[in-house]
Amino acid sequence: MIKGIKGVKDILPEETPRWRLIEETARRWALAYGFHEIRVPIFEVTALFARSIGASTDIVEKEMYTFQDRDGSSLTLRPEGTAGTVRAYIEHNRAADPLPQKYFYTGPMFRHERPQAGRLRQFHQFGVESFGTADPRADVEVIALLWRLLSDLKLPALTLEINNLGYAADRDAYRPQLVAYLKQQEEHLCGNCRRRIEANPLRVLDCKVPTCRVATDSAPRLADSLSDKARAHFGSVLTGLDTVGIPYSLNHRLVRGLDYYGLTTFEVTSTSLGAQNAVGAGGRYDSLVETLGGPMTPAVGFAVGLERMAMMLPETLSVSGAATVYVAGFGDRGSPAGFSALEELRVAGIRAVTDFRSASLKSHLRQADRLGCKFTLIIGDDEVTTGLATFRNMDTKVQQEVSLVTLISQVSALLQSS
RNA sequence: GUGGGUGUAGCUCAGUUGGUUAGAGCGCCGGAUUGUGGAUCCGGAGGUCGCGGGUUCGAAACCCGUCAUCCACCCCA
Repeated sequence: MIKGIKGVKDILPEETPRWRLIEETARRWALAYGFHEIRVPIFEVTALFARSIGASTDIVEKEMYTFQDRDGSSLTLRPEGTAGTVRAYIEHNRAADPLPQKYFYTGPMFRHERPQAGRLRQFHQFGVESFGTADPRADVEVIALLWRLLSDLKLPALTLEINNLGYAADRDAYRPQLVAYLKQQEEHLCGNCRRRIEANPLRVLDCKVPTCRVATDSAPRLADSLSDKARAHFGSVLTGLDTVGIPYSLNHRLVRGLDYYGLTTFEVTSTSLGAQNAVGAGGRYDSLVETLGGPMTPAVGFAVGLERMAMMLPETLSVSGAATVYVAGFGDRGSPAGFSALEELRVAGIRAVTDFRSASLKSHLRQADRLGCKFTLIIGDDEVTTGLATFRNMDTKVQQEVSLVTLISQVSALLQSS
């Protein structure tokens, strides 16, 4: 038997209603905040991701699905959505358009990781990107959108954490201080963090190993090395969040895994998720557009993991066949009459189903019951003779006759009045 | 890439220190009711015990390998 690829899951009909709820909620909120949908390819030239995400990040170093095109060029299945969106923004010269450039996207992403709870090789994200606005209110707007949509879905135990990464120059000034401190503490750090001292010292602050946390508790803080401009920006973001009533907690250890973030960075986690507890995250990336060859363009955005949101939604959310009419056509004459009535109902916009395998009224009713249909239209040979079909309410068992000639108007009326 | 858990019917799982023909619940099909669903009762179908090798008179069980899957590390949405 050919099986699906490791870490790549089917979303079966039982689960798609909750997915639709998530996607529709996200879309509705994004539109409410003035974002417009963009659809970009799921694969791009490899260099795009290497340059934007950062060559030394785990994603680029070991998690990308990269392959050769027939002409030998290197292509990659997108590991996240920002790079492609920025590429499209530059390629179509959207910067020349005076309107606010605020996009949202949704779709599959690909990372070659070991699967576990809440982590797949093909997973789905919804994300937004706001281009061209350096104003801290753009940060607030994006965070507010994220918080509103998660709250709307009533996802449990959410926390919004936020941090200020400052400008690149701020981090450059801070890094030697941190490295010097970490070298003193080296014996208390885990092997991973020892390696990170040179490669990516900021990440040591984000380590979950308890001894590392203790060792870095009194480390010099990035916050103390920030420029006035960076402080002012962050201060305005926090004030803005207070103004619109979004609860947050400061986390000076919060460091995002993608290289392009600067200034504001944030993450929403849930304690109901397991080890992979981030539902969504984002931040400001003012230099990315320029890095990728576009004009200087400030930008801020976030992405949420749809699988992780789906995990938090109650299982009870399921399909309802309540408004559906089951057509039970049986017998030599009833069967074709039922088939034609079925089509009539559908053409009239009434949701109608049947089971062509069922030949007796009994088995039809059983199927109607299983499908959760509230009504069954019974058409046997007798009904064809009299020209009157039987319309049965499955809950009350009340049956009434409807003329096959005026079927649609009568059924519509009965559905309306129920 | 590393570590641990689990692989038995469509699903969830039992299966005793290794012992005859591998079980249950749910689901499915049929009947009790030949034009009226759900409930109940009766009957039935459905298994290479993940795969390969080994130990043994005998393996679902023990050993080795392998694959799959889940969880965790790492990292991230």
